[in-house]
Amino acid sequence: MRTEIKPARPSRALLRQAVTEQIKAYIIDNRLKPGDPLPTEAELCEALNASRSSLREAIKTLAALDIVEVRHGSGTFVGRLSLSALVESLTFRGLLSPGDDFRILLDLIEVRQLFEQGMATRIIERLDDAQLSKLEDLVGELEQRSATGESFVETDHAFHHLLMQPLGNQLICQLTGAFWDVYAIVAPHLGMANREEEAETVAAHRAMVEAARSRDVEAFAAAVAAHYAPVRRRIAAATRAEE
Amino acid sequence: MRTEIKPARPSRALLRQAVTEQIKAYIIDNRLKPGDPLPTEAELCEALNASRSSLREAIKTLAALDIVEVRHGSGTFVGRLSLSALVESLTFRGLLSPGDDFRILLDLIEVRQLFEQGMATRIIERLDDAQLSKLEDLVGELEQRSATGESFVETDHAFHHLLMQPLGNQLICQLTGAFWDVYAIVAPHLGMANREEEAETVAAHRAMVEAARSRDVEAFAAAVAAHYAPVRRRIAAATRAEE
DNA sequence: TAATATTTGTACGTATGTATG
DNA sequence: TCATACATACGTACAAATATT
Repeated sequence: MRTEIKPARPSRALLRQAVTEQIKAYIIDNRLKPGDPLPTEAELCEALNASRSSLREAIKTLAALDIVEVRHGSGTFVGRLSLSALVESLTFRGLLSPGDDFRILLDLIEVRQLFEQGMATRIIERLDDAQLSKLEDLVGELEQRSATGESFVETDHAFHHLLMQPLGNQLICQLTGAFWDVYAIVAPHLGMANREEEAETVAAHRAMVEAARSRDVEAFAAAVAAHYAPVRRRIAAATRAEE
Repeated sequence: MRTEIKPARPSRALLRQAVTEQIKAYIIDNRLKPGDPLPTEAELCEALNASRSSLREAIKTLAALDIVEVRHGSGTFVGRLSLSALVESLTFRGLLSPGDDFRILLDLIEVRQLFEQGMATRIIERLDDAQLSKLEDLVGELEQRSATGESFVETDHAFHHLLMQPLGNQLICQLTGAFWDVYAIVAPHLGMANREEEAETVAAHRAMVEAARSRDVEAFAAAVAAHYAPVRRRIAAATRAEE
């Protein structure tokens, strides 16, 4: 075997970093879409002139950003490009600083409320009858689940997602979804909502739909504020309880 | 001392996944803060009963989320918990779909405008004299740089950051910063702004500060709208030019 | 300033688990 | 059931960056 000296590699910039960029470039240059397969590890090692270790570490970095998705025994594929990384970051921050976690939760709620109130006009003018009906169905489901004591987390999520959908702003939709996920993970620290607050929240959902159907921006904004009022109270109470 | 746990190896569930969770738990349990050192790779391997490869892949995942930061030859530390992962995700999406990149840029601008307009009341009532003066200084710098043809990207960034600062909502501040970074990376595809648009933008900055000083919410909101108008026009033009 | 130890980065070989046909 | 392709995991060795003496 030849003892060829490997060409002085750009040790300047870390190899792993370079490999990461090259994989991203590969995806972009080949116009790949989420779900499309990438070359196998062996092939990528060969193509990028890197060892398995370096390549795999690069891939793990990209996987954390949901730029690629690795399926054991199957292969590596282009990821969904979701905001899962944002969820990870924010939840970790929430869990890290016990005391700031409520602060983070409040920040989150404020942004969600800002989205829904700031976009009130556009939401109302863009919701069509089919979407309004679907929203009403979801409110009905909320009421039923609330009555039977079932968890209505999923339904609540679906409601707000459908609300933002017609905006045509994918970033807002995905941020809303991400914030929701973070909230669902961090919120248990708040303690459960009582029946009264739950009823208040559900009623606010119905008020939002009714306001939307009658194209009443003022009423809609008021309903949104009422919707977030119980959560804000709980956060405030939890913050006080801590001090 | 350390409070790590030595679980029986979950060899059937992904080891790397378990290791990442354990490292996160280590940081949380020990109340570590950004910049604090973590045990060396060797020590972590020992403590978590994992090979160095697996451990490193786990660390790379956490590094991508800015939960840890690795310094060659020095050690591993708790990361800054920034939203750098969000920036990575969004910029990649922008670069991936040439055609949707303008759409993403527009989404971004909409959210930024939504933040500044939706928070107008709070921004205005919370800005104190010192901050207003600093904002005026920044506007002056913008005007000067615009006149001499220098890049005022940094100054622009500083202006908007200072504007959102007094809100007390860290999430909004960091999202604003992240969006700004994404914009700076993707925007070059739009082509440079001409002198006229630049002047328009700078003038809008001054109008924002003046409105804030006279506590005029309506005028402030109008100035914000005027501020984003040139960018919106450029995005619209670029979108049309593509079709 | 220089030598040395510590720590992370890269490479490679081997064995094993997992999905697919 | 079997075979193949692929990712996962481990261990060792050495290179490169940094810290320490």
